[in-house]
Amino acid sequence: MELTRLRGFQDLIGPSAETFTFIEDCARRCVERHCFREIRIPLVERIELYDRSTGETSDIVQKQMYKIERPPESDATGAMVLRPEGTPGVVRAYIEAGLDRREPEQRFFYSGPMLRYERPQKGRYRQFHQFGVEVFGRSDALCDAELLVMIEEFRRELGIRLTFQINSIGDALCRPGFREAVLNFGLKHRDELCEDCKQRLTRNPLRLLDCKIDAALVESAPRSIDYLCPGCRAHFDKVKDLLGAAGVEFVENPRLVRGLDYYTRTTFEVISADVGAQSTVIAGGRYDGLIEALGGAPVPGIGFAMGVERLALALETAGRAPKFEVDAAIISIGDAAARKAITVARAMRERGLRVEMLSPERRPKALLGRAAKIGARFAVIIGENEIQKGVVVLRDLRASSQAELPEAQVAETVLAARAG
RNA sequence: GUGAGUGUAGCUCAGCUGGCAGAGCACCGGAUUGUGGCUCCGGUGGUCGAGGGUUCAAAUCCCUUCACUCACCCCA
Repeated sequence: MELTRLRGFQDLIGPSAETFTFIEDCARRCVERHCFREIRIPLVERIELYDRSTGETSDIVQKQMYKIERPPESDATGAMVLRPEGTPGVVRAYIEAGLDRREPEQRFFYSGPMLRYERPQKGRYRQFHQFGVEVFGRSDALCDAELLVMIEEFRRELGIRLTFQINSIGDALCRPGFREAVLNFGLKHRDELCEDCKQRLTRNPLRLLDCKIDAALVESAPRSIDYLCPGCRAHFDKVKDLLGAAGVEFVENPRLVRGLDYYTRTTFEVISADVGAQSTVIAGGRYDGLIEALGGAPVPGIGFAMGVERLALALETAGRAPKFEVDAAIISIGDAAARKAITVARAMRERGLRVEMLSPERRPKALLGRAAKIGARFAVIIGENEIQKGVVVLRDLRASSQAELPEAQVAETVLAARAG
């Protein structure tokens, strides 16, 4: 086959698409209980948006963005890119709508595809999907804690095991000092560092802290919590206290630093053991300077994003992926039976049942095989005999028993069986 | 960008130091004229990823290339 899908892109067919939708629906119900409002924003933005938010030193901006060739007659100015993450676009829309000045306190959720050019592997694709939330105009620790509580509610509803890691990386006041300390530590131990870490030293020294190779050395590296200013420390302590009050289990990870420039104070990652090396399924944190950096008012913010593909993997390995239940398959034998079948099916569907009409061109034997294969609980069989008697045959495919019923009772009987 | 592994039927894979391309599952049909799952019998289905080389002979050995997978980097 020549016209295959592009590398790093995937087709979701049947069960995998349904698992996706299940996760999105679950997340939507959850955030709506927390009064988040939906926001839909473009897939394409100006390239500068990410330079100024995600960070020019980040891999995302340096090498992972899909740039769009713009038709010469286009009135757009400057380069355009397919969005590699959601937060900058949401912040841009928030500022552009004037909300930062009119009604700064807002909470939004979004859902959709993101695109990054990188080598695919388990749990990582070039087009992947994030469900994310952003809260603007709240700087209190209760807000931070409640986001994590919300994630815990979501986790519980999905029925999977996840672990929460949290940290504070300080703010504009204290982070520079911490960064400097890590840099000095790195320079001091330069000869012991792996090649990647030597690169990190110049690009983004904080990254050194989550290096896997130099893990032993990193044990003795400076810890962000020791450099927090009083304000940041009090904030972090409150977040932890509130999580305790809510009964959310978490581990404090002093080496947790996020890859994107805009994070301040609280950062967190939610990890699954079931999704391969890319084990972070949800991640986020506070970004108090971001809105101002993008030209808005000085409004604080915090948010997180979930990787839907990774959650789907976790759901599948946990055996929690949704099953597609078929209530009944309808088998008709002959033209008169087909006329009856169509009304029976319709009546059943009106009661909310999932009903698949089977082809009258195949033999009843093959159709019962088909009914079993699609996982139907019941088969409704209609032929000449049944029409004569004014009934239909309702066959329970699990119990292998059947009964003749008046057409009007079929839907009710199936509903009763489903409930019981 | 770096490293490793894998490409043979729709799917999962076997195929030894070169010698007629196979199994299981799935699908279709039959045993059973209107009754599935189990069993038995039969059938459809292949450019052995692609190109080149060595050889009387290549799925097998050599070279090139492409694709996929996993890992690193980075990230959801």
